[in-house]
Amino acid sequence: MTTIYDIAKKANVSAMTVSRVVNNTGRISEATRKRVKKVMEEMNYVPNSMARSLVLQKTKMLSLLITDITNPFFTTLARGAEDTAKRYGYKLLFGNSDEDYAKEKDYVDMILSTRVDGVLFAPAGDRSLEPLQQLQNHQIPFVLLDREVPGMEADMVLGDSKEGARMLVGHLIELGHRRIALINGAPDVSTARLRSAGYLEAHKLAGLPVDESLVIYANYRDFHEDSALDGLLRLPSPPTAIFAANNFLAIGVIQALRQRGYRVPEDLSVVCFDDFGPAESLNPFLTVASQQAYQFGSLGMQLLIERIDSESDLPRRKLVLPSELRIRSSTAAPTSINTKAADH
Amino acid sequence: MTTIYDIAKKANVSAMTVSRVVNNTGRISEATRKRVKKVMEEMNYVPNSMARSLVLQKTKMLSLLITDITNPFFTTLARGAEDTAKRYGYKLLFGNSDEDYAKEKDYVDMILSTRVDGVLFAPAGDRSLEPLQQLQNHQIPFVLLDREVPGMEADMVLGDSKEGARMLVGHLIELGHRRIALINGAPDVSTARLRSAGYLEAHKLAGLPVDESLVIYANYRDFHEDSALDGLLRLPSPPTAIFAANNFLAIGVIQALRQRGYRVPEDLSVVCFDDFGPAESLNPFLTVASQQAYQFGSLGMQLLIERIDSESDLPRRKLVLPSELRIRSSTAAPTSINTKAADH
DNA sequence: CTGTTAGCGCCTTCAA
DNA sequence: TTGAAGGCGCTAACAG
Repeated sequence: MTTIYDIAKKANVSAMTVSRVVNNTGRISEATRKRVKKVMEEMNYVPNSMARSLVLQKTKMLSLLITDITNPFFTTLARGAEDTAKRYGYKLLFGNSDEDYAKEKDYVDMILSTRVDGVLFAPAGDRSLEPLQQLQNHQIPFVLLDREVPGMEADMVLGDSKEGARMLVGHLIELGHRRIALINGAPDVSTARLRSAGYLEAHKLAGLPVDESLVIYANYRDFHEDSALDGLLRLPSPPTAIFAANNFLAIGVIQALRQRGYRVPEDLSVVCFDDFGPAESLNPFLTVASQQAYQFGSLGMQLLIERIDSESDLPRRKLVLPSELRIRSSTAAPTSINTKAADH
Repeated sequence: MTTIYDIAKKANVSAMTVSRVVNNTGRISEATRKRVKKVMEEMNYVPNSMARSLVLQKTKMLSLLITDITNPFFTTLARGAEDTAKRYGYKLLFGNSDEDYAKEKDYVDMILSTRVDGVLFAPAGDRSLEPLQQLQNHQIPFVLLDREVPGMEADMVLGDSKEGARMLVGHLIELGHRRIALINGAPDVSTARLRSAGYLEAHKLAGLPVDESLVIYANYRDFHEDSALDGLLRLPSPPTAIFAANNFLAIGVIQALRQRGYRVPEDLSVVCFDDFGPAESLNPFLTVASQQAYQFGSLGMQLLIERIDSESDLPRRKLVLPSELRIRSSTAAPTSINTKAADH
């Protein structure tokens, strides 16, 4: 690899002059600038960003950690983050924790040793506190995405999970549903708790009682709680609708329902958080609370870069993005059969 | 940030000894090793990978460049690449060219300045030759994914586009279709040319003539060729089926068809390459040639790492992965109306 | 406008 | 088993 010294020798200048040409700093005569540039081209020079980072003490690299790279919510978010990072001249190092604390920890170690300038961090859950504290210890600025972590004060971009949940469940109640199950994410994830709160709120507003036996905790990545679902369906008064806490849970639940011979929405209505990406636009089916995924990424990135660039310490900022109810065909009024079942 | 010197001072040893402890090299007495380790913990030491890379002349980082981060084909591929990279102790720097040569070039500049050890490269198309040659000039090993680039000899992992296309079109012909349109990717992308070849082959095998006016060239990212589509539909003998060269084109085409009042498959059948991710599994609709996206990533990564690790120069390797015909409900026999239209 | 010196954090080489 | 010197490629600070 050619270095500034190689260029310097061939152009009959000092390395420092080459460095100045590369970075457009200081004053340089047009003549030498041209000469140096020409040699750089000839020798195909590319600056070594490692060496530069070492002396500048900054890398111009940022990290984005998401919890599921196959989920359209996060890929859309990633694109928002990437577009914004690029606009500010930052490179982006992606990482994927798979909702797994161990992988998340590995990733944080990597971040630390790479000395990135900042991190966009979608935490796996409450136990992400420790890796986040590590980032803090090492003075690496970060912004939380999508999920809060109790005990951690930081900039963050969240969705309004409670209100979104309230809308979804409110919609089901308006349709006439009275027995609504909740298939939630893990309870150590803030969005799961808030969606639960919204679920309760909707019941309260409608003056309906809540039956705790209608709530199942699962995992945002996929649905494996078949036996719990069977339990729900065998209840004396089974649910006529299901609120799945995210898109992938909804898919899993619907597949499980169909295996058991239930139709959606004829036998049960299903709603969930988050869209499904371009594929869904073909045959829009699920009634969802749609979140502005791209904005999560681009706004989060802006907060992060602002914090990195600001000399003084900014106050902590917390953005909450609303979601939007999109009524499609996975919801309907409960059928007489269902209502009868519910009357048991 | 604490350095090996900070540790050294506190542990009463030289920096060199600390370095040896960190890397588990050389012989060190158990006593000092323990002492040093303890101080490292206390001070929360994390090695600076920039500094290390600078002297070792390798970064243990690889790059993955894909052309569309929102396309499930590529996110699945990315996960395969990531899993394998991690298994071998490499970090992965993602990049997204959006099928855009300019962005791709920027990305290659970034790769060069970051001095990554190797690149998994899904080229935007034939004009990617130049950035690839740059990588070659700088002796950075790479593996091509999904697409060939004429004039570039390299390791690669491809899908069998021709045979996949032949299967899809063969399926349409078996159903009775005789007028089959092809909405292809851009002609400077190798897969588009091969899918075109498979389309021709299927016709030839069935003894059917090919009508060039039934072929439209578009862009893999999305479908904007509405007027060209209108042209097809107004033909005296319009197509009764459409082969879209990838998943996103199929989505665009079907939406355009529906806007015009056509139903799929009643009025026109549609087939395409690639699946749609988990969302599609709910209401499987499109008949596709499904590619093993994860394998593209994981096998490509293996080839890359093998090449990086091998002292001698390996022969060039080219893997071609088969695709699988998945018949779903976007295809049906042509209706009498259509056949009548075709009889004009 | 240009050059010299020193050092970012680490590891290789050689010496003790 | 341990340490000292030097250098990876670059730039800040100072000098001319």
